[in-house]
Amino acid sequence: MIIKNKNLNIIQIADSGQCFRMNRIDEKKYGLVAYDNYIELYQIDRETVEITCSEEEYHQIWKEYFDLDYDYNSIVLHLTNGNDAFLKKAAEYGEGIRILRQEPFEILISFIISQNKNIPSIKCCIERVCEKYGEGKAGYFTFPKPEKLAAATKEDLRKLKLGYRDEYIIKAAQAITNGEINLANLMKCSYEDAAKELKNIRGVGDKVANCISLYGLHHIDAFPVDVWIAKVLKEIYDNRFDVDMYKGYAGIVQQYMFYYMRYLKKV
DNA sequence: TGCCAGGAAGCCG
DNA sequence: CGGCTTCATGGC
Repeated sequence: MIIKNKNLNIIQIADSGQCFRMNRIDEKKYGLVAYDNYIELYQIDRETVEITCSEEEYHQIWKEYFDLDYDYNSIVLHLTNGNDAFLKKAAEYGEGIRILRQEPFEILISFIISQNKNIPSIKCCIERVCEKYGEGKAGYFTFPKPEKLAAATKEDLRKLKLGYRDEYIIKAAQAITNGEINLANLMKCSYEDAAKELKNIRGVGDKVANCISLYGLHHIDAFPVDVWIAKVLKEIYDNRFDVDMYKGYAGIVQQYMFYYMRYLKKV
């Protein structure tokens, strides 16, 4: 299955810190587990990606997962033609990034795990959780269902090296299974209301609530501020960045910032 | 060894 | 409210 899109670069997406189960196979080839399925993605050229799935599965799952009906090009153009020099370069550099529509529960748990960890370490923890509580398929494990994690004990999770986050995970999963939190409903309301509700979960503060809103509930207005974005806001904007200028797509702007700043600091 | 990582909670003033 | 500490773990 071949996809043509000017703003779909799986290498950039895999390295954008929003998904933790998209892993490099070789330079232009990635494996991805999501929605109980496994696919491989190959970046053929700048605007062409090959996915190892049927056309039917593509329309059923992956077209929506990669948010391919949304026009990222107009946002990139708007930023590259704008008068913000940093965003101009950031959007240019990360033009192939998209905000994925990932499974809300997976994102809830993943970003609880993410706190005070680096990305490789987060991936490692999530993989261990999947191996222990997910369903074993041909060569991979699915992300566990809420019931599985809700029934886990703190001692079991301790063995997975999640640190103090173990009880956060169990309680979050229980909040889902007992209906205290309804992620589908939070997808329909405003991002402010969703974030506020999510912060009632122990271990979910402002940053993680924004990440869940953005990556799990697809509230693209959400603007998570982690250590990297904080660096951008301080070093580039002297803490005077006006997020309201980007209403309706601030989360996408945030993603370009994150990806570009990490690149600048790496090299 | 000390410091940092897509932080949050508890406590203090 | 803003600032400080602690939390568990791995990598450099």
